[in-house]
Amino acid sequence: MSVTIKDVSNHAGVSIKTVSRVINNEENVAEATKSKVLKSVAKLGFKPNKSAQSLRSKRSYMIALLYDNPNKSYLADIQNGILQVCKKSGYNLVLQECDYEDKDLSSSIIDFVEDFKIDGLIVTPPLSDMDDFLNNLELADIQYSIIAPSTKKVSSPYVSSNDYDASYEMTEKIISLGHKKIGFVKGHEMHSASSLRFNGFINAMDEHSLERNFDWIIQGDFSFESGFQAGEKIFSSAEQPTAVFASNDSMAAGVMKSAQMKKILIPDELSIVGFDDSPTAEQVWPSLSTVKQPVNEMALHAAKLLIGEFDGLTEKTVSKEFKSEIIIRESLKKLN
Amino acid sequence: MSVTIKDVSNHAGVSIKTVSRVINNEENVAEATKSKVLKSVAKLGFKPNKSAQSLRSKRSYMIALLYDNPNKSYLADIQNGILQVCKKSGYNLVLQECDYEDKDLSSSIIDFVEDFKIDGLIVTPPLSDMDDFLNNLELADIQYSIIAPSTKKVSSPYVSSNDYDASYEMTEKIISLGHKKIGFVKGHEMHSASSLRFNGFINAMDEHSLERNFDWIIQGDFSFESGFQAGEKIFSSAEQPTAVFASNDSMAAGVMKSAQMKKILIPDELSIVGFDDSPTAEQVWPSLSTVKQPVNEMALHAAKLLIGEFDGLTEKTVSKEFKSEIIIRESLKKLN
DNA sequence: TAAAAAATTGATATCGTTGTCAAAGTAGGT
DNA sequence: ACCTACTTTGACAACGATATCAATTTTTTA
Repeated sequence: MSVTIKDVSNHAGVSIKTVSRVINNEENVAEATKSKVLKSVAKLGFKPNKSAQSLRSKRSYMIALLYDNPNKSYLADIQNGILQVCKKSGYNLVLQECDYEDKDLSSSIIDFVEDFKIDGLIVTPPLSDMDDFLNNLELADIQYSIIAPSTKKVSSPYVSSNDYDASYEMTEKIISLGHKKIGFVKGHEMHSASSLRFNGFINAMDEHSLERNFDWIIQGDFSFESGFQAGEKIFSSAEQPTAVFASNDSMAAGVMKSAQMKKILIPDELSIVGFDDSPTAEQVWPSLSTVKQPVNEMALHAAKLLIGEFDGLTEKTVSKEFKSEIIIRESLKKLN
Repeated sequence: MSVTIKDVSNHAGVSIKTVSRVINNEENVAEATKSKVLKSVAKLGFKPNKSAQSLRSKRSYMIALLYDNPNKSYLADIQNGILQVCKKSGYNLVLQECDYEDKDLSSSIIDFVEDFKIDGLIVTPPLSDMDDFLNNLELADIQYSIIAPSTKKVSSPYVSSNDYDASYEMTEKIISLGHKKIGFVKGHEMHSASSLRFNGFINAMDEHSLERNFDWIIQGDFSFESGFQAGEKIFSSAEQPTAVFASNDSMAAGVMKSAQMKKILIPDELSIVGFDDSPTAEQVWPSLSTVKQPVNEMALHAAKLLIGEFDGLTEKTVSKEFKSEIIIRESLKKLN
């Protein structure tokens, strides 16, 4: 069988408690004893049994990712960022797909955390927008760290993006290229990112005294199909915009298809921009100008925040807002 | 504190062992005792402590997904399928990102499984192509189930796709539309799927006595960029094909971009088809004809296979090959 | 109806850690 | 040299389940 703490204590000639002290880096262990024990640990190839540790100390070295986001690329980026931290700190990541409309979500998640002694949660949009849910987590005394589109007034640590600013900035960029007639496709109503992105657009338009044309402001739901439908509406309106800003890349691709099918030349007759920098943004032609959020780094930071909460990480990690980057590709051009 | 087996045994007036028998559905428990215990369990809201179970019975109710695949959409589909089974059976999914070039991969995975008492692994390409690795898992007596592009001669259960057949069939479809000059972009050399897809193409061409033109058969690596480069080579060759078959959608999108930049009309002058049915396939214009593998169902089945191995699932689940579906979209058209 | 076999049940050991608390050792101060 | 304070160590209980094995009850067999 495998080596236990008892084997090490025998080999090193100390008590099991002393071995425990050494492997947990507790203080008040004489240097000589410590090195003696460490030598035995190395020699015997001892690794603490996680189940026993978990039973006794109520920790699992597992954190869970909570998501209800159909965006595959976003999810993969999030996971990636978290895993980078996990690998370094010896934690593992468990997936927990949620349904934000589920009435029993809170209780089933709380059960899950308690059953498996999950050390903490990372919560992504749109779950991170649900204050009730977060509240319940806190009542249950569950550690979590959230990734959200906006700074929330929660007590737990968070990582946020500047969707509003990015949208404002992108709109200004479009305007700076001479566009005055600009359409907008809104995102899914449940996501707080949708209103932030829309407000950024609206405020930038107002700031530059440009008129909003509601024929060109269409409600979408982040899907390609809804983007296509939005395009169909926009391009069948009396007057045509010279640029369309969609709240994500899928919808932008939908708008683009609608335009291309109507033989509208992009970017010569119409500029299109998206949001998210999804893989598709690069792969359509003309390639999409878009807003890239550092999703990977955000997730990495969120994981650091979380693990730092219960594990003394070396550097103190604090809540942080991440800046997005505007990426100009072929689909956005100066108005002739 | 939370309810333990002892509380239940007191409440029901039986020994803890009897409670254990009931919750583990062991036989030889009198009906009366059983229902008495179950009543107490329900009343007290007892849930077995997983850490204690894990310590004693060396199981964690966790399975892990091993992957080293940059394809975000594929990964998300796989996860999804597995999670559907996990939810039903009370298991949880841990992510384990691997580097297939890592020399210590086997031992680090084995350590991980032993440390966390992971009940089993689901192995995806290209890791599922690495016989050495799988062999090591078996030597370490680790349960696993693989998802692979081809039927492997492993003793463990597997789920496979029919990449060869699908590619053959798609090639025949292209030929049936009158195309005789067909180019091909190969995938990453490390993936066994690449050669299967290529062979399917080649054999279909041979079967129909069509000539292979090596100016149009280009080595790619599954990336968009490599597809674009392939397009640049193909379209600068002396003669031009009327159709190009790329081993995945990203590369097909790359070829498409290259063609579009050269003002080659798709599909009128050139048909393009891909493989995988990635989100991009639908979102480019013209939309890509492609081969859709039931990745979600495959993963679901792989999870059933795995969990069925150590948990007596009701129905006997066996290794299975899944059929792909040919999806015809705008990018493939009959040759005029 | 007694003996044998099978079903049912429970007392207690066990898994491999960490926690408690007291004992032993070491230094410092007077 | 003695008292106090602090450091270092270990014996043993505890976490909450499952495993062993023997005791008891019930059923079957002859």
